Amino acid sequence: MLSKKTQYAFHALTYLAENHSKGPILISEISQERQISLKFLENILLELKKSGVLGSKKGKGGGYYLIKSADEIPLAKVIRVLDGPIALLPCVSLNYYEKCENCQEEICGLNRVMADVRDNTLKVLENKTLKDILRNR
Amino acid sequence: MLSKKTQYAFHALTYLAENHSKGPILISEISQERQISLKFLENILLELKKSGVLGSKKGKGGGYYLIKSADEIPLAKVIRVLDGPIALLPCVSLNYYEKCENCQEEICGLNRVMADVRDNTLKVLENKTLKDILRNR
DNA sequence: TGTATTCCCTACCTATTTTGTAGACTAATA
DNA sequence: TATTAGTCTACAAAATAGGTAGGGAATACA
Repeated sequence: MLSKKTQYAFHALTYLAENHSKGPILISEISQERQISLKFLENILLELKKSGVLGSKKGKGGGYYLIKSADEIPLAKVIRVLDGPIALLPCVSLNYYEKCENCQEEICGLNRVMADVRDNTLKVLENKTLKDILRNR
Repeated sequence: MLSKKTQYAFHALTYLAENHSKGPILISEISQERQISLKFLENILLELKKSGVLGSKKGKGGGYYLIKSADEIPLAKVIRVLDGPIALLPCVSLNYYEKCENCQEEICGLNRVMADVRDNTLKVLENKTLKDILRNR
């Protein structure tokens, strides 16, 4: 399941996309409009900024804004930033690979199937973007 | 990611499948052969029994055994028993549906995409069975 | 009938992760 | 230089994961 963090991230990002024309948006505005704890949201937006999804501006007239257009941000990107691996096993993760304990990959039949699951999941999450989850359509 | 519980479950189940001809298998034997904490494994096998995947027999000559053949146990079944929902959001779960907080389903664009992810994930997990992850092939 | 065997059940414990909070600090702007 | 608004560090409560302890109940067999 997606963590609250990731769910909040999507709510915040869609808000930013829908109000893109207004320029930088305050954290506090997003917090109020989308009912997300202010301080928690701060962390989330900061992580999204550090990973290149958002830009920010300090001081009066500042706020957060999308760096790319909504259809250039795959859902997989957001999930990886906030939740980490998308695969069901560390040993088949593309971006967060780790060796499984207690399981020799050559004879463990689980990894082949889980790589299959991963590919089918990513087929959706890599191709669907922020634009696909916007409200006003 | 799959929990240790579910991963252990798969290791135990494949062991049971591979030694099916020997009749009921002791928890302690599985624990040793697959390197899983004995008491933790007890819980896991018990859950699998209660959900109809395994049968058991008490007393001398007892142990656990598969009720159905390996190709009749979809991986999705095992995951649901031990990890719960497979979907990424409660509001698109087939077996564990719950309303999302802070999100009106009619206008939240996330659920449609996540239902799509769910379907693609299940396409694999419902059709692949224990048999597909056995070691001796 | 009694005893060893083996799963069943309840309760508990510890570490980690998730979720959220507090407050000081830095940068930009007017 | 005062105000605004993001940045950073640290902390803390709550939930979950992972694992442990010990007795109870059913079965087999002598």
